[in-house]
Amino acid sequence: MPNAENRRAARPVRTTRRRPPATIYEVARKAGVSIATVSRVQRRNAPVAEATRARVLRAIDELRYQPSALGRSLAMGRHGATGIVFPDLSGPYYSEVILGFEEQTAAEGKSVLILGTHGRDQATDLVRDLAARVDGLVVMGRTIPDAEVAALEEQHVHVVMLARPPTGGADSIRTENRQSARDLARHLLDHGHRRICFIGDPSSSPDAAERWTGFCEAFAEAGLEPPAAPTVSSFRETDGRRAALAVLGDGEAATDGDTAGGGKKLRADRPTALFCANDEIALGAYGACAELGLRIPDDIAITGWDDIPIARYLTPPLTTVRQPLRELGARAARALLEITAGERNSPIHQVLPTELVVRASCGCERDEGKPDRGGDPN
Amino acid sequence: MPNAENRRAARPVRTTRRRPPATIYEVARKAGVSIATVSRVQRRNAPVAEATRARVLRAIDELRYQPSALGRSLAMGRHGATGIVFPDLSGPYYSEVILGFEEQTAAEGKSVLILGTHGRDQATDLVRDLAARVDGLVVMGRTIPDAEVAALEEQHVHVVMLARPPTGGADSIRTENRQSARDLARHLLDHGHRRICFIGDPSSSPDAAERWTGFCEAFAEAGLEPPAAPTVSSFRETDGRRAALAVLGDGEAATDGDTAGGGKKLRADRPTALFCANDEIALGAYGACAELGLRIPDDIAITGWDDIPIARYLTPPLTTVRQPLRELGARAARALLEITAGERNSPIHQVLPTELVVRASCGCERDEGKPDRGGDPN
DNA sequence: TGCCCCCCTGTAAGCGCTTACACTCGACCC
DNA sequence: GGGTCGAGTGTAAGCGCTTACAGGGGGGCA
Repeated sequence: MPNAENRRAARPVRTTRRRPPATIYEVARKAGVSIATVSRVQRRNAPVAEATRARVLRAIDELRYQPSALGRSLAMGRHGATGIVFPDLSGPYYSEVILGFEEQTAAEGKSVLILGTHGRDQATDLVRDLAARVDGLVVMGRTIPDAEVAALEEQHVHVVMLARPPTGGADSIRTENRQSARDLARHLLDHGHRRICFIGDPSSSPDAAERWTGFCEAFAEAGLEPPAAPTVSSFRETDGRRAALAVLGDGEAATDGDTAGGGKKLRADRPTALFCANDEIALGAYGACAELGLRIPDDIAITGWDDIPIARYLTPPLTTVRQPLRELGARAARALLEITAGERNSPIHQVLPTELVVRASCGCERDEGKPDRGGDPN
Repeated sequence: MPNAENRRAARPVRTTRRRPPATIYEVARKAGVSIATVSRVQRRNAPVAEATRARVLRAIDELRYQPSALGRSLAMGRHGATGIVFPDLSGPYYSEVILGFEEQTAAEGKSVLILGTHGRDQATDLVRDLAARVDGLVVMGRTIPDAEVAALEEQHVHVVMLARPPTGGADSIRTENRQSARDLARHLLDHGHRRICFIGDPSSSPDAAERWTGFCEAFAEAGLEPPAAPTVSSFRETDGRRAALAVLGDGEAATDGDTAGGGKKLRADRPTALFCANDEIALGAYGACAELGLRIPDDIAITGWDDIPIARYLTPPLTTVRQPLRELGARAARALLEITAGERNSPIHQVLPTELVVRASCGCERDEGKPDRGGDPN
């Protein structure tokens, strides 16, 4: 089948009910022009006589021709797509970030590929595969190791690090953690708390580590002894509850099945405040307190991090730190678009400010009558 | 540049710091074999001598060769990717569904493209573009019209409708609405409520329409007069609050700025229960009640729909209907994988069951001491 | 010893598109 | 009137890969 005229006829016979989508060849033949002209009409990057253009457009319309993104990308050497890699999608954190990312990217006419690693061990393979399909990639927190990121860059893929410290020549977009953590811890200290327990895992993510650092700094600044070591917990609610029970109760009854309302024993040296590394942990802590019969904030103060939508509907509303999630995603998108478009060569590193959101769970007086309705995070 | 040997040298000079990624040609040369053999080693679809294989693998490794998804897809005629189109990403609903979808699809080694229409008017263009990059597409509720879906199918793209009635030959995956709405409405009637107001917009989505239908049926079954027309509201919290204020208050003071606790006048003929089309609306209604000084459920009962995570942390916990969101996405993914793999030709239509989640906002007695911790939806 | 066959490998066409380059053809200028 | 120029169009190479087809060669069997 050497003849170009036969190209289409040479395709294997399809058993599908629909005929295959039209190609540029069919459009060209129908319009009586060469495929180059069809391409020019579509791409508008070279002059085409008005009459010719009209004929081509009509052919395109009649054949419902839609150019193959594959052929186009291959010829142009660009994918016209970017990807975002996140650890998980549950909880409002990632979906907000991705939303911001998607909005910006789609507005530029580029497609968005997503990939959740879900702690899978073949995560790097998946990411590598994804990298082969995009011009650039956003990599979030706990997904793949820095070494892998370096490998990606070597693969000629532009990378933006999100909620993660810079590596190599990659851009990075993060939110401020340390200062806010210090402020929040000081706020608790100002309330008179001294035994404050940090619940979270500083080794689990850069963000958590920085929060822990800021937390410690507040103690140093106040001329106090360093705080107790963190009570380790993942970012999940159930784990937060377990951790809170461990640090508050005397541990013998960590199992479920008991009714709430005080039946359990409390540790004598228990903390008077819990500094939770994120809101979900705080949520778990709320549950633990209910179980142990502790009132918030009278018996124990609790703070979170992220200001997830639930936070202001809790009883009492949760004092926390708001991150500009959507903005985070949008910035990452813009950074990626810039470098893939070649508008910038040197990496940029942005740290977005966060905002302390003081509600009632820290002990501040609040109008108890209604939930805090202030400031829709969007 | 006619010589195949020169292929690579003929590329335009790059100003970038990194050399372009290796191609199959370089691997072949380095290993001293033809590109076909390299391909065979990678694809494992034809016998290759062990010695040869080893040499090729070493070359691949040394060059850090990663096959171009573009070239491969073009040659194979498949994208190896699927897409999902959703209206928006805010709120837990869509992110959960997408999570389920992504998990299933990635597990099959396919990539996931996402596209939010955000009510943009060029949505159909974006979807058309997306369709040119995938083998199949999931289309959710309020995104593009049925006519456009038909056009997509003609474009040779497989389509699965999600939370949306079937069209043409497309698969469809939905959740049950009518029966559950009937059950929930009857539950409110059983509590003795007669003036129950439906808040939502039956014309805004198929789901909402079916909930309204079921709602009405409960009245008919109970031998009662049909309920009042719906109080129209979008699925957003702020709109739900506005709607609730309109139907409960006397309307003169719908503006903000007043303190809570009863300063406002109530309608004399106000409903005694609000049947909200989703949880976010219910959330708005909670706010409205706080503002009007109405106690839930004593002064007014409220129900939602979706069982978003917040629901069980509200005070009082919200009675609602749980949808298997993640499962919804996963099923859509499986359906799509089946048809794109050619394993199935005729469309399937699934309706997933929902579950009534009775908490306290409807008036049922609940343990007030702690939030309902039952049943993590995941 | 001769033949067949199967294992392995190379050759080259083809996927659908973009675009450099060549070419044609009037218009226009000196 | 010959030359120049630019607008408009076609030709064909090339993007990176898969795979049908065509050998080549060694082992097994008659």
